[in-house]
Amino acid sequence: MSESTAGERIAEDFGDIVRRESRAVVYGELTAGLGPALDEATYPVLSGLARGGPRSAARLGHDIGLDRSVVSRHADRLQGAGLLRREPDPADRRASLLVLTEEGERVVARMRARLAERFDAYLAHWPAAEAEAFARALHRFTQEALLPRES
Amino acid sequence: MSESTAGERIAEDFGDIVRRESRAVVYGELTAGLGPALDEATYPVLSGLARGGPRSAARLGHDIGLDRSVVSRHADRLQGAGLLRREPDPADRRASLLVLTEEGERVVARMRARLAERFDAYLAHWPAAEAEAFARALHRFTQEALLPRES
DNA sequence: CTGAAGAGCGTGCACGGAGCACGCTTATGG
DNA sequence: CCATAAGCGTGCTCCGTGCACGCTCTTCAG
Repeated sequence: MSESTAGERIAEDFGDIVRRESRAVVYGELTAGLGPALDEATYPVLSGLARGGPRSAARLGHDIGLDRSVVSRHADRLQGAGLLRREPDPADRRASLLVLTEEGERVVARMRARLAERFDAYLAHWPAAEAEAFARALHRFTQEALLPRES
Repeated sequence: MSESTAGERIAEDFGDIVRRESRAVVYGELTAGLGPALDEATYPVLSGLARGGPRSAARLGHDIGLDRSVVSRHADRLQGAGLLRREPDPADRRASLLVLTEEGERVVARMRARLAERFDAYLAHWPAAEAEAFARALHRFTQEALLPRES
C-alpha cells in the first residue's frame, strides 16, 4: 500500500539537494576548463540545444524555461566562443536558427562524459541491476513528472 | 556489465531537466499562496534550516552553498513573514541562531506535503515495489553522489 | 499588387539575487 | 588587560532575468 511513502521520500530529497547539485557539483566541475563562455548560465542553452537540435531562440527559450532575450544574450557569448552559430532560417528570413558548431558538439559530449563518469563512479558500488533500474526509473520519472509541457 | 550505461543515462537526465524542475515545477506551485516572502530564493534557506536544524547564518550558508550575506538577507524576509526568528546563541553572544517558528515548521511541512502529493500522483501509475525502490535509490544516490562535503 | 497587421529577433532598461569588503561587537589568548 | 581573530549585518557592485520597444520580414486581405 502506498502510504505515500515513496513520494514523501522523494520530496525530501528533491527540495534543495538537487538545487545544490545543479549548481556546485554539476556546473562547477562540469564546465571547468572549457572556456569562460561556458558556465551555469549558458549551460542550459548549450545543453538544451544539443538535446533538441537546432531551433530558434524563442523556441529554445520556451523549452528550457527562459525568456527569448536571455537565450539570445547567452547565445551571443557562446557564439563568441565558437561553440554555436546562427544560421538564417531558410524558411523564414527574419528568423535565426541556433546551431551547435562542431566544437560545441565536442564540448557537450565532453561534459556529458564527465558527468556520466562521476555518476558511474558512485554507482560502481551498487549492484549492476540496481543501478540500471535506477537509471531507467529516473529517466521515466523526469519524463513523466518533470516535463509535463513539451510543446 | 556496466558499459557506463547507467551513468550516461543519468547524466542525460540531470543536465538541465533537473534545473528546469527546480525552478518551474517545484518552486512555482510549491510556494504558491504561502506569502510573498517565500519564493525560489528564500526556499533553500527555509528548507535547509528545516533539514539540519537551528544554525548560524554562516553555517547554513556553507551547507546550502550560499554566502552568509545572502542567507542573512533572506532570513530577514522570512523573519518579517514570521516563518523564522533569530535567537542569540547562548554559547556565543555575538552569534545568532536561525530558528524556524511554529508557523515556519507548518509551512515547510505543507510544502513537503504538496511536493510529495505531486510525486505520488505520478508514481501512482508505477508498480508499488518499483516506486519504493526508486525512492530508496534516489535517496541513496543524492546522499552519496550529490552531497560529498557535509561539514 | 499593395498596404496593413502580425511574428520573430535583438537590445535598452529596471529589478533582484549573489558575492566581496567594511565596520561593529564579542570571544580568546598572551 | 590589550591585541588578534571570529561572527554578524550591511553598502556596493556585478550579472542574470524579464519586459518593452524598434526593426525587419512575412502574411493576408482588399
